[in-house]
Amino acid sequence: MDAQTNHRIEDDSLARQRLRLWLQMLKATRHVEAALRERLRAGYDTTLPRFDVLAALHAHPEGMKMSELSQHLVVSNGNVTGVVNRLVADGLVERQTLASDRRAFLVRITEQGRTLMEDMVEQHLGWIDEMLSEVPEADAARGISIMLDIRHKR
Amino acid sequence: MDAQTNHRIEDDSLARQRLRLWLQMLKATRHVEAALRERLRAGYDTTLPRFDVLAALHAHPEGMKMSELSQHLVVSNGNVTGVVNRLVADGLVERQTLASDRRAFLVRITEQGRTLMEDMVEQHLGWIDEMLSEVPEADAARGISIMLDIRHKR
DNA sequence: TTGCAAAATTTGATATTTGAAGTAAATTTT
DNA sequence: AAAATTTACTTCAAATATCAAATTTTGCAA
Repeated sequence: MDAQTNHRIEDDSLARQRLRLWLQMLKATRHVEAALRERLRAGYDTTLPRFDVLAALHAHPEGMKMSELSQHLVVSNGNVTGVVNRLVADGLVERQTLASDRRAFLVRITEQGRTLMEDMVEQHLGWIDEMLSEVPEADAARGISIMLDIRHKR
Repeated sequence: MDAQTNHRIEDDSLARQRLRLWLQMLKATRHVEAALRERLRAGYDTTLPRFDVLAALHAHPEGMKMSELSQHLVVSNGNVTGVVNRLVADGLVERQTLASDRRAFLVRITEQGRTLMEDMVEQHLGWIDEMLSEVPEADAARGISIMLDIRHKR
């Protein structure tokens, strides 16, 4: 076995290990999402995408543009439009025109939305803490760093 | 600050770190999914859910029951029904009745599906290797372990 | 055996989701 | 400043996705 062959075999082994990581990320993420979905439904009669948008807006009280929302949530533009429309219809969110750029708006959480989220955000923190209870501080830090590496690859 | 208070503060800090990990997992997963979706569309004119089902069946040539598929993919039953139906219509997958249990079937990949997947699985491995190229072997192993911890918390 | 809860799926209703296509406004190039 | 390009969004169709209700079978207890 020459160096070339050896190199190829080693690369392949690493590639397979990375694939395993990806598959486990996918399963773990879906697992947590399923549990969150269930709790949001049971406790607040709402859905995950609605919560995600509300949580983002709750963390940015000054408002976010549609495009900022979709980038922040790593989701498509058309998607955000639909979810935001439903949240507006429910009075949890409002759209505000921007004088500086008439193509865009600012989406902000309403008073009603804020009241609801104060409770939900607290619960959500607890749920995640519980679901990730097997992950010690050091692993959490390492995990965060790995996730950032994946996303910031170029 | 007494021990009680100190304890509470530390717990809260850990909880927030876990939340950060969760949010980064979500972003990284969506990021990779988006890239995969794009490549599957461009290269094979297919979608991620179709690929996921085909990949599962490719890895289980003996076939899987619908319920096994949905559990394996961490997705709902009704969902799998739809995707499998479309794959059957395209001749990539077939349903087989089970003599032992007439409530269930075995879903198997067809010859046509296998040929297609041989190519796609190879590409997929390369894509993942490239997208996770910033993740060294040690981190991959640690990451896998963290993901398993999250999922196997009961 | 009969009756019935549990198991495996499908179906139907509704909500997401993406990608493509279209509109309008802002920017950059000639 | 007209033309070309880019940016911010919406709309639409098709595919996915969840949940709950309905079906068909099984398996088991009375």
